[in-house]
Amino acid sequence: MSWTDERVETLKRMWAEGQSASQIAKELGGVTRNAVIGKVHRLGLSNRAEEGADPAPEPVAKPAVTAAPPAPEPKPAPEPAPAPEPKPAAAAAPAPAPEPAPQPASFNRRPIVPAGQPLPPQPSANEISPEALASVREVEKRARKLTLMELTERTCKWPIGDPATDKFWFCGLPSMPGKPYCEAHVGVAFQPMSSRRDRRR
DNA sequence: CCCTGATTCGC
DNA sequence: GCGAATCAGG
Repeated sequence: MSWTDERVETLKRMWAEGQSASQIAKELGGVTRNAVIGKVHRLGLSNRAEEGADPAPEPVAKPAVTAAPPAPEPKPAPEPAPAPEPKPAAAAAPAPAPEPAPQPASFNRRPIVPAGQPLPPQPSANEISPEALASVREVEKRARKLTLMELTERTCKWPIGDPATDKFWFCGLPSMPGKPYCEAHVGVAFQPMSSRRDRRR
């Protein structure tokens, strides 16, 4: 594989989006993350600082001519906040329901989270093999309790707890190859269509 | 162990 | 210019 304009373009775009070198490498295919990193450097876009500013890096001492150096260190807040969740691909992920966030000024905030099952897929009410449920309850006690940012392609992404509280994390146990969940959670996440012969409304 | 980017250096 | 090997870190 060679760095065609198109591939370089993809590289630039993804790098700008904050994607990791390995993710970019996978996307492009035929290259390793090392190749991507090497290219990134050769292209001179290794530092993610937005352009526009080229001023003094940090050389030598501060002139500080007159007197009273006003703002010591501005430190504007860089970080363009690159969406950490790039691939929405994930099959039928439970979608942790990010958060409504509305609720402008309705008196005291009380029942924001309706305690229903719009949040995690808590298998409770459904008809799932008892063994599977038991397995899940057991496994969740050993969950690694990872945060969203700590998830990788090989960690179980099953959400546990209430997103509206601090008691929320992701399973994080080793996921089944090619699946977003660990064995126990795959068991309750992927059900045959047949068994879902639902209650006709 | 998993992962990240940075650097080196023979090709 | 390229990227594997290596380094330094989380």
